[in-house]
Amino acid sequence: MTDVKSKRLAGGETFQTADRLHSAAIHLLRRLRVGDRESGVGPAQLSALSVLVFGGPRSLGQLADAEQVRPPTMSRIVAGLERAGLVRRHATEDGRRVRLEASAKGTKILEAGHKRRVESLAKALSSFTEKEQQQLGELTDLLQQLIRNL
Amino acid sequence: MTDVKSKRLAGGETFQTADRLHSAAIHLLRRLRVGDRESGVGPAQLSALSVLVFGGPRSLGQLADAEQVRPPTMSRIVAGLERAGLVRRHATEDGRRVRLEASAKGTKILEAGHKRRVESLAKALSSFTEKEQQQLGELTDLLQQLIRNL
DNA sequence: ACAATTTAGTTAGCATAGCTAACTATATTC
DNA sequence: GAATATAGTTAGCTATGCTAACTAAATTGT
Repeated sequence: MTDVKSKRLAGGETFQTADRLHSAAIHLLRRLRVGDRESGVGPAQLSALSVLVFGGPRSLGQLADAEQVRPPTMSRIVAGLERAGLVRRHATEDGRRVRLEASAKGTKILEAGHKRRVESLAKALSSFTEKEQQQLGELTDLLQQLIRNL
Repeated sequence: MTDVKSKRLAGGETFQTADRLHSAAIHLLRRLRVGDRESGVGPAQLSALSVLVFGGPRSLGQLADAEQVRPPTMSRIVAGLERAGLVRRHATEDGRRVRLEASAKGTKILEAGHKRRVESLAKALSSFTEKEQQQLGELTDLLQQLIRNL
């Protein structure tokens, strides 16, 4: 508990790095999501839509799994997306399953929001030196590995 | 749009790095928040409580600003925290303002959840080499700078 | 001093988003 | 073909977000 900054405690160092990383990720996303309200689509709908746009069509259950949400919750999120004309529902060979697909409008809205988020990040990034940007790129690789280990 | 991977487009490189970083942050937090339900406290309450525990006591309006939420929303979140005995409310010299402070119980619950999150991250981190961990620590420094530029 | 304004927070009412329990409809298994 | 399993929906609860409209306290302006 004390001794957090000690160089002698290797585990403590690891813990501290984890803590700072955790905090940085929270603050990063908190800033980036500020502009999301412009889209007029709620956060859960936006997130589900992004799975369909970037990951392709899939069933409601698969979408619920991807979003770590229960099927009834996803059922209602999808109902909202359909009402707004952002997602379409198709029948499959299996009469119980549905195939959900982003509409052109849904794809357009999502990509605009994604572009806005990433561009504001890219703008902040652009004040960094080439070397620092390259470092950040390499270290994002480490982050992706880390996530797979979680 | 095409040519995303080209080494000739410096701006494109920056955009791609921003995109990967954005995606990594989303996936990282999505994994870490899975266990939060154990605490029995909702996500908005948990997040507000963490501001009080780690940032110290403050007024309702300040807490609303910190959480990027409107005062009526924070008013209700705080009401829930008080009902659960996790936060206490004190009068101030300014009769309009309240001073909100985490209770011992609130502090304990929050720290347990925070510890769980950070430990699962630290565990994933511990399979990395010393050098990689050090690199990730540096990434976090850069990330903190980046966030200040946002 | 006291009326007008500003500031802090609450209340009311609406929409979205999470859950469990219970239901319907289709597939699969025995 | 009856029993079971699987996919999704409906109903009803809580939590979380908003705006509009309110109360109460502090500040300002004459």
